Amino acid sequence: MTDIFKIKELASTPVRVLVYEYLNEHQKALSLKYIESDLYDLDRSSIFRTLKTFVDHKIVHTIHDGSGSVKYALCQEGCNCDPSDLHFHFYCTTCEATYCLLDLPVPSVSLPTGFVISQANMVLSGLCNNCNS
Amino acid sequence: MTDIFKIKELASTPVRVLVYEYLNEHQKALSLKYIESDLYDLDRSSIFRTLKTFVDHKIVHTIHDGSGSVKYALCQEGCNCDPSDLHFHFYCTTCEATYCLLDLPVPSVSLPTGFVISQANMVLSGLCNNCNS
DNA sequence: AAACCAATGCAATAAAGTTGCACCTAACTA
DNA sequence: TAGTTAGGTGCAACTTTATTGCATTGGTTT
Ligand SMILES: [Mn+2]
Ligand SMILES: [Mn+2]
Ligand SMILES: [Zn+2]
Ligand SMILES: [Zn+2]
Repeated sequence: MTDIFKIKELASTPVRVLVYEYLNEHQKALSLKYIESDLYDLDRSSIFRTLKTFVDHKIVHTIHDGSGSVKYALCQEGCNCDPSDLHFHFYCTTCEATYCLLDLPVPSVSLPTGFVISQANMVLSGLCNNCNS
Repeated sequence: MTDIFKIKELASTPVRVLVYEYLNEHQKALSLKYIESDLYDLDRSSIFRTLKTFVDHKIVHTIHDGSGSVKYALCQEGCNCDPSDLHFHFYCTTCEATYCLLDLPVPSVSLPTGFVISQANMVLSGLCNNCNS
């Protein structure tokens, strides 16, 4: 199940397992605050450092959606967090959910001379299907 | 010069003129902190509220580049801040500058059913031409 | 068993963003 | 013109989010 830690060469610990499973169950991009409120018996800084470790090991990617807090979502298998591995996101301004639009890859753009890209943060926002009455 | 305020139906005030001219001179996306440090005789909250007013009146747009602080940049003439009016941005992780890539418009994407887009925040990051030695 | 090292929890702190309130100023009214 | 009003501004306090220092824990290695 969570042999993801073997693959990513990372020690399996209680907090890491819980945070990983939590993200895996939800399949959405979640904020630290949100995760913390559900995994209330874990400490905030432990979750924070766990997420940071996950980012370093390319287990999760971050999304800056303008909501004021960083969102975290599990990477797809084989993701290297290069722009070509990444995708658009959608932030709903009503329910504040952030979705990974896995079907929408980041397009390759031609940058001005001398610019070298290493990351991408693509966020569309508006109303999601649940909130669009 | 700054008849922009007439166009946007907004009172011309000392702080607004200074902030507008400052953004206009720099032609980059700047953070509140950065602006504040240069316009040091102005109060932070006055600049903050001015920027907020500018956003409301579509004089500036915001960029969430993952740097930890919101960046503000002047809109192009006729901009309505719809996704179709907006463009990609580039954040340099070395000099922390954020550029408006005016030549790169936001592509129109086909969203899942029920999703309605109203905003876009497209940020590529890496090294800019100055920092790419 | 002792030493070791990373992970964790707790508490403090930093950084960014935001707000309440008093004062000022410039436009409007009488 | 003098009085009134509304919005703009500055100051200070505060909220929220992110981050760090440090002591403790717990499993692994000698
Ligand atoms: Mn995603
Ligand atoms: Mn821009
Ligand atoms: Zn929604
Ligand atoms: Zn640079």
